[in-house]
Amino acid sequence: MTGTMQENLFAELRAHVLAALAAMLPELPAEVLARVEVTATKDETHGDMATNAALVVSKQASRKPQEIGAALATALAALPMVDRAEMAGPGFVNLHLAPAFLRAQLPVILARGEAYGDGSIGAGIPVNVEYVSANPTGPMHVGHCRGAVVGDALANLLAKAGFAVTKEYLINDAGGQVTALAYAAYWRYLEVIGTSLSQDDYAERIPGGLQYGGEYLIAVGQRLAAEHGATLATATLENAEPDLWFETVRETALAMMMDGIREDLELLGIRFDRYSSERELVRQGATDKVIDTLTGMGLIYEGVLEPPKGKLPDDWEAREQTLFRATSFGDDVDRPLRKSDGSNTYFANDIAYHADKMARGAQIMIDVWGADHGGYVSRMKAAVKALAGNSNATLDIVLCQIVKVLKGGELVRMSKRAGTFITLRDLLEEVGRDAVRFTMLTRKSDAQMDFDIDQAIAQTRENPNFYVQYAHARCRSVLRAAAEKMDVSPQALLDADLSSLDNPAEMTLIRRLASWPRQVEQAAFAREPHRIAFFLYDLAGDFHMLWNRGRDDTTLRFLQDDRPDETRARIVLVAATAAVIRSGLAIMGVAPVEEMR
RNA sequence: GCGCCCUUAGCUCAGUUGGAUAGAGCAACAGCCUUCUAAGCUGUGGGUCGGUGGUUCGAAUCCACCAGGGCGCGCCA
Repeated sequence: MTGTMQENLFAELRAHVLAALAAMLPELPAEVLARVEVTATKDETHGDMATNAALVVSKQASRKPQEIGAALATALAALPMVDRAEMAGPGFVNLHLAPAFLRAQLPVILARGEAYGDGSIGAGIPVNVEYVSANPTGPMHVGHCRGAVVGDALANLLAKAGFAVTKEYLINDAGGQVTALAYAAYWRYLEVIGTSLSQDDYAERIPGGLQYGGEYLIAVGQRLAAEHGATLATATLENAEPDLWFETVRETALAMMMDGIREDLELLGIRFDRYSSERELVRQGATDKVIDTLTGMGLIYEGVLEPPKGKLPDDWEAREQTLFRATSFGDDVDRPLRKSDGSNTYFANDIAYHADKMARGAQIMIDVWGADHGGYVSRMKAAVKALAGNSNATLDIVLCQIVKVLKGGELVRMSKRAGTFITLRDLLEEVGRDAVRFTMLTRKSDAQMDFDIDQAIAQTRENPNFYVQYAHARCRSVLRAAAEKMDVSPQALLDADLSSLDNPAEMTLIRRLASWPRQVEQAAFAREPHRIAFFLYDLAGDFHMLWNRGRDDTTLRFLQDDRPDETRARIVLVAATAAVIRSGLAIMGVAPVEEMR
């Protein structure tokens, strides 16, 4: 042990770089120093880490970067953990670290376990991550699934980076879609109790037609019949008093749809800290209140929008509307808040909802949306900007692109009308929760994804989920075998002599492990949970590489009966690898496996 | 027509927010192998980062324009 418990070696070296810089060039402005980075090198011949410090400050210091770099290299070479430092290229300083310094990170990892990599950049700032928020009008499908997994992993990632995270779901239970749901459920009810109407007749008599024809509403009809008999029925729809049945049907349908969604989320391993109801917000007058607030700020007016350019919608006509001055905050056009019947647009309610999140203390709001909502990004950001004032509250929006499902090399067509869309439950049954979650995180969220079912369950290196789990299982296997002969608890391993860990493949693995805290920071900063999946894939690759070396060269195997000290050192390395893999999988919401079967 | 996202090896994709000679898997090619946990291993070849300009010490990354793909475009959420 070196005595340091510094987890993030990059941060540690960066502090040294800044100190050395300050000694040479005092009075550099903070915003210049902020750009100084210490990063891992791409090429191992460049050492372990590199800093761009000389390049970044050269202009301000009005000295040549290579001159500063050379001086910096000399200063850094004097540090105990630096074996060698040299100026390279246009002014980089490459740092070759003492192997003992890198190895010393292993007991830190053992001591921290899965908590290794927990960061402080979040500084306890309250972050609200809103995701899924699927309309409660039917079961979740694969499109929702990606947003669900990305949002959940992002929330976990931010929590690991030290933010105070709230996971939240907005139930869109206020709009016309829920009315349509009620009418659709009522039709199923009429079917159950018996009706002379045909489905087409029914569809003609209700506003908007029959929008949800899915069989999943039959259960709603059955429950209504069981609980209310025929008392909700009306002889003819013309003289029906919707008051008689509408509220009851809507409540029952909504509750059952939300129950189904909660079950689906549970199967995916997702639990929200809070469910908010749009209807409840409206009932409390939150929307009216926020519109009042904006009116007070002079940001609301009655006006007529320019018609959209290009081909007009066929029913377009100039009309005066209640508009929010979104253009004052970077949007392209001002946006309507009221429908012509006087009710609120979804946007108006969403402004109220975001105001509510801010009122509850959210400093950073993150919404995870489907790409089809991309057109709403700038208006929502504009609204938050208007309301945030000097509270510094911000809104980030993560868009998830379309997921196409492939099976047997064929695109699985998804169409609600044809009834062939894949539900989340179908996918979970076919692939399994962990493989679904892992696979959903193997692409940047704003890139389209082909979800290949065959690959997601394949037992080959092409399947990142398998490859990473396999690495973890191998670690656990080694530890089980070792446990028969020695104490492999973290406590018992903390004082192991690690000096025998000097093989290049071992050092590569150690470097990767030591970069985990920085990976967490970077991924959290970028709001990109997929980076965790790629990191784990690379880490698994390093480990498998080491394992495979042991095939040809038996002296590289982890367990060496005649060399207990080396064995202990390698057990430390294996245990640390397992801990970091678990740490990463925990962010992704994937359960590590102990053995492959 | 306008706005946003995307375009990187034959294929599927990364690329540490502007850093050094752009990486990985699959496929291809060449060897090895029947296992400390099996569902292989090692190595090689492969690139005008869609195109053209610009910004600067430095661009796959930022800006402008162009080409192709996706999404959206006043009372759907």
